[in-house]
Amino acid sequence: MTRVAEELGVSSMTISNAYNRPERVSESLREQIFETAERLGYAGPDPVARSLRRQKTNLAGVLYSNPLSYAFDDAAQVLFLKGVAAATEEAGMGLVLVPGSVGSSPNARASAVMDAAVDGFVVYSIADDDPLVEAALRRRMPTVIADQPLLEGVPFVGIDNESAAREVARHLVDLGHERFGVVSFSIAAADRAPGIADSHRQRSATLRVTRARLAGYEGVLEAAGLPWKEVPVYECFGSSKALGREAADVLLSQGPPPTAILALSDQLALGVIETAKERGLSVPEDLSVAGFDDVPEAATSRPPLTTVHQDHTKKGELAGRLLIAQLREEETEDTDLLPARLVVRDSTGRPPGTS
Amino acid sequence: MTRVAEELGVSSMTISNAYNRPERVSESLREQIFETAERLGYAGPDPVARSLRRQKTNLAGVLYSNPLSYAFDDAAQVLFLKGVAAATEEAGMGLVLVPGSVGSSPNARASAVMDAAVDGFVVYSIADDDPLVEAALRRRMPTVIADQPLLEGVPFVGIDNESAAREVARHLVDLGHERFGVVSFSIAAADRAPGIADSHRQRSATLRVTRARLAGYEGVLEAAGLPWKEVPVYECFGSSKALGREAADVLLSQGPPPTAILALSDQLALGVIETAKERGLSVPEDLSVAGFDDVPEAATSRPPLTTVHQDHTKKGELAGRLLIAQLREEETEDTDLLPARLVVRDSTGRPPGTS
DNA sequence: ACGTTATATTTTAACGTTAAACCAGTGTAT
DNA sequence: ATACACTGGTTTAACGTTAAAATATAACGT
Repeated sequence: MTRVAEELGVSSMTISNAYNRPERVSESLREQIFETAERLGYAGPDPVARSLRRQKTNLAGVLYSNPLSYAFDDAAQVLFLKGVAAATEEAGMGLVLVPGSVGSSPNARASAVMDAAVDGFVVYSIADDDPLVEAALRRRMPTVIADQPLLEGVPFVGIDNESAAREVARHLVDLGHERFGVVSFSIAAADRAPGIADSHRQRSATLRVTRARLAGYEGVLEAAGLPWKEVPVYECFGSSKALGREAADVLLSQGPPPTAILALSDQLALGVIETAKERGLSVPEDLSVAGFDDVPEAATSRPPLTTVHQDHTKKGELAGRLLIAQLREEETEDTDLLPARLVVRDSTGRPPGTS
Repeated sequence: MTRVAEELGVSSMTISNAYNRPERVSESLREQIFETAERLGYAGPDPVARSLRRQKTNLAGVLYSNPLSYAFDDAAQVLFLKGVAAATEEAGMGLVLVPGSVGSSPNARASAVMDAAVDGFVVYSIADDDPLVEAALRRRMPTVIADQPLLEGVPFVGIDNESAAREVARHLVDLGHERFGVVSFSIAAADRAPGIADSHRQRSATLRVTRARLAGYEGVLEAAGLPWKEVPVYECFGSSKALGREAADVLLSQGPPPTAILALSDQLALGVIETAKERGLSVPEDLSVAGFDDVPEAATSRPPLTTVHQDHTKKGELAGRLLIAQLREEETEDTDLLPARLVVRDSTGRPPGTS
């Protein structure tokens, strides 16, 4: 910019005005400025310098716990991101995907957060004790949390996981099932191998969503006289079909195998179904399977999956809007619970042996 | 930062060092600094100021032609993004999704590009004459283009669309088809209603990918003695099942209906199949349908879709890597053609009436 | 005691903008 | 003639950092 100003013998403020408030610069001078800029290769005000001066970047940051690229594997996460993007775009803001981790240390992950040049954060589904969240809050920037963790004073968007889980469990209990198995995603940090999680492990859960869903199942089963401590809970570290298959392999090999499997995500449930089929079990005749999330594939899988519907895109959009409202210093609700409802499809039925 | 420095009676440079080169500051002072910072609510060096000073943001920008949120609708685009994310994350960079347009004017879109605080751009599938591209290049930043446009001197990643299209067309010609229909996505800017695109429209194509695929079909059909000008090409403005259904409605209502429909994307093809089924046509017995892209759903749809496979994630990753290489001022190839190959599944077969 | 090296910190200057306040010249109404 | 408002600029200062070079202080070897 200085070069352009000098070339034309005007102050740099005039250049700035030519770009930012054209009406304050005479038409002819403005044209000269643009022309000279073009000639000198000046592409207009530098966004970084502008951000420094204006103290805002026009960028919203999204924080995931996993490596960025994993986020694109799960339809639920992509839909969430789509919602956030819709909201920020509407407000003319860009979206920054903060590099979660390169398999990197908690420290490195936190420092990626400290280094993000953004006006605020949307935190998506992160463990209670993850340093990412602490780092975001330390920056004292407007922040919205989706799904987890639930923190005092930080705006929150999510669903009532416990009651949704209760609905699913009740559905299966009502069908007459008595032998259950559960396929869970992470209960806490992956400091052990995947496998059956005992009650100690369950009690030390740091992922609120997992905790709530398991609690929902537990409540209903116990109320039906089915002791929770006898229900095997297989913990996977992630949410994919492949992991669901591993889990099913273990659960279906146990003593008297379960007649119903509750999965904490659709991806896991779909994996379970695949394995069941391979073992010659038909779903739902021999085994009922229920998921969670209602990703698009749940409706078209074979059989279509009984699951809990939630509107991931809307959740993202709401999170985005809440963030933007904060940036505009508008008053906002602190907690926004979105509806979730059981969707019964064909992957659940009466247990074998009942008519 | 200044406050922390004054509080401790040291220079601000020392604060900077405490964070950036801890070994240059005595242990005791460093601890005091962190403690005072905590107390005063200083969260560490401001990323914007640092970017200004260091003249780099550690951020890569991705440019889409459509509103950001659309990008999440098409699996192919999501996979591409995933690839870019994997590459940038590996290099410790964040990813900025530049707000494409709020249904906004070309000008507004270009200015979003001028305002993006990034170190370089990945341009994804944009029309030859779109001002976005020009804006990106005007910034004289490292840039990589994926799919389109193909510009002299700008690193490029994509596939050989024309020859891939030829393979699909040849497959169907070999099966014996003689009456074709084509479902295309945008040929040029959406300045008209969707519908059959005459040869004039086709010649004025500003989207290179569309142009190449159509040219591929044309070459093979003409060579087989089937005059291209008699082949109806239905132009949709976008790529979704819904649009594919509209197109199929028109094409299947025409004089003698086609026995084979070539779609420029899997989404469009899947839509065509849905409509065909609804009309009581079975695929491939009554109608053959081929797509393009090989999104995951193509393998599980009913019937599974004959299509052209390309590795979208790899394409994104390569684009990301090329950008990073440029940022590091390494030498790079200018054009990277990825392989693409015909995948024959069950949506194509011999035309009706042949055994 | 004296130059030498190492360590810890400071000084200087620049990165590129722009908000806010100010100023000179030209009407315009009173 | 005099205050008053426009128009089209300019000046000043600050946004928060850090590379590079300079300086002070302590420790060391001979």
